[in-house]
Amino acid sequence: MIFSKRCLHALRAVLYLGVQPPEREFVPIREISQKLDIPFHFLTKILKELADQGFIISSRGAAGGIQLAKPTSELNVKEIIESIEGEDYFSGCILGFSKCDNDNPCALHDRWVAIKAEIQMMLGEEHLESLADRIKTQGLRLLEI
Amino acid sequence: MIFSKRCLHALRAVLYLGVQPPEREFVPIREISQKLDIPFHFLTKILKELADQGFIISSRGAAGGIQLAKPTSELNVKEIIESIEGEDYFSGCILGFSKCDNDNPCALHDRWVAIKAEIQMMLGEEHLESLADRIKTQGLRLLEI
DNA sequence: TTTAATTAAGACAAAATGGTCTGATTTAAG
DNA sequence: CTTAAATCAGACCATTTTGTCTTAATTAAA
Ligand code: FES
Ligand code: FES
Repeated sequence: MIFSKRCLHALRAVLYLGVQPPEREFVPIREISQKLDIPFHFLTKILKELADQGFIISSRGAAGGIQLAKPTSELNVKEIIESIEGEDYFSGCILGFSKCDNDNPCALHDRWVAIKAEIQMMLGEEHLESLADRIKTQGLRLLEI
Repeated sequence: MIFSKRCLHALRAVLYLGVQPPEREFVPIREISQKLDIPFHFLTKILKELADQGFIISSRGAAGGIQLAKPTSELNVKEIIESIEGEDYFSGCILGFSKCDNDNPCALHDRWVAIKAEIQMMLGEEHLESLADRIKTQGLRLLEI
C-alpha cells in the first residue's frame, strides 16, 4: 500500500467533512469514526495533527467537533498527504537510496522521476472541492476500507 | 517510501548479481551483504524467498552462494517486486479501499488507474539486463541505502 | 576424512506502526 | 452551578516489520 493507515484515515476524514452540507459547523469526531469505521482515539490523534497543521479547526466541549479550516477549494490533497507522511514523501528514490539525485541517479531514476512528476501533478491539482463534488454528484464511495 | 525494506534489499541484491562478470558462478550472500550494507541474516531470508520463487539458485557449502536463475534479459523487475510485496501490490486503491474497482470507484480512481498503468508498464518493461547495463556503462549507484 | 565455508531453519529481539484506555480539560446549555 | 458532550494528553498494548543470534545441514577441497 502506498499510504499509511494514518494518512488514509486522515484523507477519508477530511473527505467526510468535505461532503457535509455547508451549513454544518463542527462535526464530532465520534460521528466520523462511526461512519467511516475508524478507531475513535486513533482518529482523534490523527486529526489533532491536521489541526496543528492548520487544515482543520477543532472545538472542545458540547457542540464541539472539527471543521475544515478553509474552503474545500483551498485544501490540497498533496499537502494533506505530505503533512502526515512527511514533506519529502513524494521526492524519494524508488530503489530506496537516501536521496533521489540527478547527479547520482539509480538505475530507474529517469523513468521514476517522470512518473513521480505525474503523481505530484495529479495530487497537486486535486483539491477537496473536486473530490467532494465527485463523491456527492456521482455517489462515489467513502465507506469501507 | 513505496517499497518495503525487504523488497529494496531484494532488488539491490539481484542488481548486484546482474552486474557481476558473466563468468562468475555462485556469489556468497556474505559478500552481497557487506558490499551493499544489508544485514546478512535478513538478506539470507529474503533471498531464500527469491530462490523459492525461482528467481535465483542457491548452493550450500564451500564455494556456494547464489546465482541468477535465468539470463538477466528474462528477469523482470515487476515480477521480482510482486514476488516480495504480493501479487496485487500494483492493483490497489489509492485511498486504501479493499479493491480498486471500476464499478465502485473512489474519488481519485480515474486519475490513479492511469498512473498505476504507467507504473506497471514501466516496471513491466524493465528487465535486470537494462538496469545492470546502465549501472555498468554509466556507473549508476548501487551502494548506500 | 577432516576442515572450512557456505546456505537453511527457526527462535528471539528491537523498532515502527497501529490501536486502546483512562482521565483531564473545555464548553454549551439546562 | 451543574451536567453532559466533546477534544486533549499521555500511558499503555498489539501487530507488523525489521533485524540478530545460534545451530544444523551441506559441500568443496586440503
Ligand atoms: S535516484 Fe533512484 S529514483 Fe532518482
Ligand atoms: S477505487 Fe480507489 S483508486 Fe480505484
